[in-house]
Amino acid sequence: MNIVEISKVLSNKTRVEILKWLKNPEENFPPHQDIDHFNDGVCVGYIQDKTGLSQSTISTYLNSMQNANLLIPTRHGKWTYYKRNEKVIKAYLGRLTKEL
Amino acid sequence: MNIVEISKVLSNKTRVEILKWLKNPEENFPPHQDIDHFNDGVCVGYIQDKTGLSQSTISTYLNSMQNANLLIPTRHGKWTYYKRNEKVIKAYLGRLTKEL
DNA sequence: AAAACATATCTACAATTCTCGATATATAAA
DNA sequence: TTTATATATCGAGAATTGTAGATATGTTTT
Repeated sequence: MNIVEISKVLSNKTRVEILKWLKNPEENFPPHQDIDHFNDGVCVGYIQDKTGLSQSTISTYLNSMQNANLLIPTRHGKWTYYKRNEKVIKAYLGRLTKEL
Repeated sequence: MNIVEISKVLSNKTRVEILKWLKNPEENFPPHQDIDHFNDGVCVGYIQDKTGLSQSTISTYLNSMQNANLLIPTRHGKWTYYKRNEKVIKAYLGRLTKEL
């Protein structure tokens, strides 16, 4: 858990929004056709549609968030689903609150 | 209080350390000769010495932290003292904890 | 096996940040 | 009122980030 690396992720509006959206996938994304739940999160395409940015940009963003351990990817067939890593998010908030 | 702007400040190790040092000026800095307390914080020179970075770089850092409302400057003669803006820091942590 | 599709990676350029030395400004000291 | 000191601002080059299109990879369907 790296405070500076996670803060870098949070220093971009779109990435902060992605994190927020993923708190309530049912409210923020259409239902998946192949999987009828959001247990593993949301596929890249839905996130991309919602941001309006290019596919490669979103993929890069999600990758950086995964590198900071904020997101957990799961592959289902040709889709990759991303969900929040609540443990790390909580740890980050805890350390910030304690140390800052 | 702008989450993205404050996160930008926190996305740099030196700036995070400055914020932490300013929690306990007595422990982290030598006593001031002209003012025998830290009510208004710490002067730029002491902060610069501690970081080892150039004067202009530190001045720029402090300015960006002030712009994000994380620090409050006070001029005493030819010195500028900077102290933490606890209100904003608390508000930031509160919003992050609630929204993230 | 070929075509179609979702995502990841590569390449590149624009924008921003990092960092410094030089210079300007404000204040205090001589 | 000249000089010294502390800090701020300017200008610039290096490094990093933002963002996109093109291409590669992996998976499913035909």
